[in-house]
Amino acid sequence: MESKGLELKPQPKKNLWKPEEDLVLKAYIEAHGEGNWEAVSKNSGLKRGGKSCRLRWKNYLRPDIKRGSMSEEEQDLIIRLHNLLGNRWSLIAGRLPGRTDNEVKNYWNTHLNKRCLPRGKRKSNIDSNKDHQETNKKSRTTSISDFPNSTSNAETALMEARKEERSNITDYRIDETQSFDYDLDFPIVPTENNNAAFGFDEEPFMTSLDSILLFGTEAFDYGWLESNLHAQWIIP
DNA sequence: AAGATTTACAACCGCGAGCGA
DNA sequence: GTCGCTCGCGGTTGTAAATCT
Repeated sequence: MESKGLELKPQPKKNLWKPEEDLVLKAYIEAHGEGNWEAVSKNSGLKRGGKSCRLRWKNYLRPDIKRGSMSEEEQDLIIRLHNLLGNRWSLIAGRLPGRTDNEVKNYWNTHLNKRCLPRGKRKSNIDSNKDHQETNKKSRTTSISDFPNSTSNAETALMEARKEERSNITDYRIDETQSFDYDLDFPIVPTENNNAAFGFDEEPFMTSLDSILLFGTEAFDYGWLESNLHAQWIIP
């Protein structure tokens, strides 16, 4: 049949990866290693761009990816970290072994966003996008993405960088008159001669102190901070 | 049972940073 | 200094699956 009037354009199908493409990509990366995604695109025979290959590997094919639903602990951790870090999905995902930034982001948008933001406070996608772009314009303190080699190396390097950053922060106290819970109304009050800025809303600042506030003594269990720092920072 | 609506998530897009030439 | 390339990040979109009416 002839189309009448406006010709209906074929709807662009989302270019989903086929199992055979996955096999090709996986085999190529196992043979040649990660990185140089343009070369992967050219040499693997896949009719995919480098970006697409990278994304597919990172979010789906990597052997250490953990599939399946989020545990209660993971959900709880995402909520806490999002309160602290905002939409820094790669940083949040870095704390969840086997989870990707894309997965965490999707999970937040489809599950947790509804649950966590109080009525009237939820942002539209457009608004959150604006926020994100503003955040990106601001200069960052060290982030885990600055150490892209591996998650564990990144963690170590990040902690080192944080040590350096916090070496200038010597004086603050925790306001014990306030209670706080999962909403993370951090009861930190800088002391009078403290010029350190804990701008949790404006610029996330992941320090060992944050670890304590987030995870309490679990921070030790996870090996995220050193006991001497705990003693030095919390106990006057 | 069937169509409409909602949900979940894989994939794409645009932007900015880093780096070498 | 700047240009081009690559990579990584976070927002957005498209679609399959699930749920509702």
